[in-house]
Amino acid sequence: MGRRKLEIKRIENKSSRSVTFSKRRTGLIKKARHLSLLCDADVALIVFSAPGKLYEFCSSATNSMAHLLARYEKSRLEPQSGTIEGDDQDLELPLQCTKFRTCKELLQEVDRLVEENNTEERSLSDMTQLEEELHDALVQTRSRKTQLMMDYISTLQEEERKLRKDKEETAKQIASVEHIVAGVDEVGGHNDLATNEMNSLRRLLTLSLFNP
Amino acid sequence: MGRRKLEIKRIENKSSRSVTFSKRRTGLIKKARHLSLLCDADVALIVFSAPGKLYEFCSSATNSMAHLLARYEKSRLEPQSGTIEGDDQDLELPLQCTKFRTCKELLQEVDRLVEENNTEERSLSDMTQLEEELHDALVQTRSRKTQLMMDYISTLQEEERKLRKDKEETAKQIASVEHIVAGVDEVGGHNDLATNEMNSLRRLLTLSLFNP
DNA sequence: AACTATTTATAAGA
DNA sequence: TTCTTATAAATAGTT
Repeated sequence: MGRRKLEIKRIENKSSRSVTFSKRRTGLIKKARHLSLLCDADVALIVFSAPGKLYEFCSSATNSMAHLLARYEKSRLEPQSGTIEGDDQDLELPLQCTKFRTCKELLQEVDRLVEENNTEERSLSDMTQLEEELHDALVQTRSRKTQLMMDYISTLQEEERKLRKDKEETAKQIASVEHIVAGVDEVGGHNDLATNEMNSLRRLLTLSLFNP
Repeated sequence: MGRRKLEIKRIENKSSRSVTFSKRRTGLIKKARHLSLLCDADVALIVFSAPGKLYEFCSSATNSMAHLLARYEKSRLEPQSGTIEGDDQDLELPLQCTKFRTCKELLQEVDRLVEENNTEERSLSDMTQLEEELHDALVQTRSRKTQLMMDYISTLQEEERKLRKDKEETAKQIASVEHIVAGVDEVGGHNDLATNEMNSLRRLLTLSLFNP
């Protein structure tokens, strides 16, 4: 809505980008307010400019942003009725792997068709089909990659779990040792040197226990 | 912006209110997305309908709403304006995210063009451009997601490193304890009960050392 | 900051 | 609900 149609992609010119940010941010907040007023909805809007400056809107009173965010967290945990916008929708795709080379080939094929069939009728449907294949190939590749990374993350988490378990185990053993040392202390202690050493030992064990 | 000017106050007719909510919510999310794309901004939008249904938008990848909200909390606490870089500019572009829905829109646009411009000359180049945009959008989304997962993997690795270090530390402390116990053994040992306990203790410590 | 030609969003109607 | 259309609103480029 301006002098000419604007492609929705990053505005490269820094000055234009800044001006557009200012205008559209204002407009966005205005529309958020109108939505909440007209439709009795609760709206929270947070915007960080590229340099990191914060702008915010919240439909209710001053400190209600916190309330709304808390409500949001709660609502996320029990997703009975929540519709989620803009999330990835492709995770469920069959993870059949398509090589990235296929994408390159598809792109090349697209280029070839564009140049060769510039006037032919059927090129459009060809293009469409190729475009779909390209899309699928990309999505599948991404999904495959995601799967691999998820697997790796699982491995790391499992390893972490084991390490934590080991740590607990060690702590228990140290506790046992301390218990026995306490016993030794009661029945022994005739020898001054031994007593001194036992005290050192107790100190160390206590240290181990409380700085595991 | 419709057949007549609308006062900005609660729409009393329930049905109209619901329809307006649906339309304006869609529009608001679209504009939030456009702002983030055009101006490289981070945007979080949360909307609860009057009946309490949740709708949300976040400019970054899948689970980044949490990140953005955390950033918001942080930014509230230390309201130094976030402007840091006076320096130029576009070289470091950290994988600006394009939502998957953009791809959907692109696909729809492709469909529209295919149907509308079935005979027009310029449709082919339009198609090509759209196809490129689609490709870019997919690649960018994937890159962003990859980045987030890499970050998470780094975190996990760091945590693992710390745990391993702790483990070493504990092993060292146990070794010290064993050394002292050996000393106690030499000078002490007059009391049978104490000697027995010390043996148990040595066994336990050996166990701890070799099954850390 | 204003202006204004255009695009975009949407209120009401079908 | 979904689509259509007349109109209001937002805004891109200009001054």
